[in-house]
Amino acid sequence: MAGVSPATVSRVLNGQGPVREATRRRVLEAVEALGFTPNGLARGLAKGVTRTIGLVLPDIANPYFPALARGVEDAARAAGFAVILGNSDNDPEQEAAHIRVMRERLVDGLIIASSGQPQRLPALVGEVPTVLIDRRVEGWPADSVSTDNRLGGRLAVAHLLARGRRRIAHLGGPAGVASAADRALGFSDALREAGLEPDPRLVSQGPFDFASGYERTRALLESGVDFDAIFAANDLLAVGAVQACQDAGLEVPGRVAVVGFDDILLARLVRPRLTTVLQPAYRVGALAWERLASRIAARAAGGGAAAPVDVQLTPRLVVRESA
Amino acid sequence: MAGVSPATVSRVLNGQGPVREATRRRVLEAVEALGFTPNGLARGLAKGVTRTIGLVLPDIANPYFPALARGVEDAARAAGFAVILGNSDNDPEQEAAHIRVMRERLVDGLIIASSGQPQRLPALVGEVPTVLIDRRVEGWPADSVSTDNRLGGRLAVAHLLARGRRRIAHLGGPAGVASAADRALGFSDALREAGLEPDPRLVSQGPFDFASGYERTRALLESGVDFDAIFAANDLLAVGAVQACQDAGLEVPGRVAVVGFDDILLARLVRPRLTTVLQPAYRVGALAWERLASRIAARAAGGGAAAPVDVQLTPRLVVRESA
DNA sequence: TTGTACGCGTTATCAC
DNA sequence: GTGATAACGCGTACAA
Repeated sequence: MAGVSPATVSRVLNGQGPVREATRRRVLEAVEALGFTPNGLARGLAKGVTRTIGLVLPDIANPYFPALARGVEDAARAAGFAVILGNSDNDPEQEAAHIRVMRERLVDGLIIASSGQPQRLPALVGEVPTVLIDRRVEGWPADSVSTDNRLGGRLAVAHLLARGRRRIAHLGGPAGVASAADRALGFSDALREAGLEPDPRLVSQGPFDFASGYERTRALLESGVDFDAIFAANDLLAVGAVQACQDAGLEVPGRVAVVGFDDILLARLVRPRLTTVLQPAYRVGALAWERLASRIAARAAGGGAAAPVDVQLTPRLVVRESA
Repeated sequence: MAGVSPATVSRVLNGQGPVREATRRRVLEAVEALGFTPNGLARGLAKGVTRTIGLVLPDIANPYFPALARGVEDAARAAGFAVILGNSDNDPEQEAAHIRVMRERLVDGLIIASSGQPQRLPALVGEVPTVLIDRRVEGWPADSVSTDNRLGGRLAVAHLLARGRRRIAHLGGPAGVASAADRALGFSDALREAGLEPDPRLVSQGPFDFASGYERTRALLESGVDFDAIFAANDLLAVGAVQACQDAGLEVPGRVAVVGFDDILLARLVRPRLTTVLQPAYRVGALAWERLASRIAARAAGGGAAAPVDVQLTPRLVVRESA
């Protein structure tokens, strides 16, 4: 329609190479008139770049992740990248399946909030630039961004100890999840620093949800083992714990104090308001994109593999009413 | 490596055409040994199909949408489709930008929880099979799945009326959002059925978030206009309203009763527990995929445009403590 | 049953 | 400043 070759159209649309202003305008008019849109697949095939990344999360329905997802989506979009979303349910098989699917679509990069066996990840990911969230894999040069979960656990338990609590229970996350394990370590750290020994009967592992928090607290109550505080590995568990205590007639925080982790919206809205450890989810997402973007850029520039960067955010204790 | 032509590899991988069992095995072994993965872009270019869909939502961080997103992701993945996610913030420009980006990537279909001017959508979407969530566009043969928002609003207000409330306020959603408008209609319906006239001073519009609910309720309180109940267009608004009432020393539900909309997790966890209208978010997502899948299949089969299907889910009132 | 050759819609490298 | 033309990696008639 503009009376030019495909090559010229390409040059106009990409702003590459010299094009006479007059032809340039003719082409743009034709593009407009035809509503022409370049075929991204063909472009990707020719350039080896898709401007698309993959984001795999345990579960977007878990209140911690939507903010994180927005963080990466906002930042990625600003840079002209689209994001493919996958939920793994903390299942290594699903995680692997998502990664495969994304690689087939030739994503330029991957952001993974991993769960299971990290040893499998390097092979799955291959040469694709990758940023890990809440997990590092020793000996694998991938970037990571995470909050210092161990410190967060220490903060939470130290607060409880400072309030005079001595028999502190821990509602842990799922077995094999790194962030959960680190929070449990922080729990033990704080106790030992105070000269106390963790009581294994007061520690449990399980899914990161409300029902699990409720059930495990009830079980604790029924076990008869004495405790005067609970550190839950996330806010959902904490809210479940509060509920279970209240239903059993135990006042919170009077009889048992509760501290959560994450500081999701919910923490501010329940009564008593939840004391918790703030993790800046949106920022984690945005920073993960930032790391990934620089990896992608380096790769495009043919740069060799730079040393991995571990961004570690500092958690902050938010004292409200539950402890 | 298997000593065969590319064509044969293709036949093996796609299960098309005849292949001798022996060659078939040789090929599969080579594929395994090399870790070969077909290039999805090239495949898409050749077949005109990407097995990828786009999902555009107002805001994944709004608690109603994560469950919906999981509904579509789970269902789509089961069918071998990946999903690209986009947040529009109820901004027509962002929405349009997402749709363009997705079309460039040749998505096979689109699921859109739209906000603004629906008139623009047909042009933006073009020939791409599309399912609308919570909105129909007259004269545009696109499928839609939604809950009956008007009925939901009626249910909520009828409950308030049955409890003896007469001066009912309405915290509406953003102007121009169809679901919000329908809930407001339901509000008026119920009032008129009871022989009451809505008081414009008790009705407002605004964003679907906690802060807005809190602020607008406070403004209501300060205006001095009397009211004994609030119907909020979503749960976040409702929780904000409850908070504002409590902070002003008004007991909920004694002095003012509050009903929300959506039944997000939060509704069950605040005190008093929120009475609300349940909208099955996960199912909406799954059904939206189902509609889209059949459109995509019909298109692949070369079928003409069938009449649009509007799936309408029935909302249900969940009575808890706030009303 | 298998291989050859073309087309899918771009970009990049050359000529001109 | 512009146009041929060869990749990019697949699917698929068609020939063998």
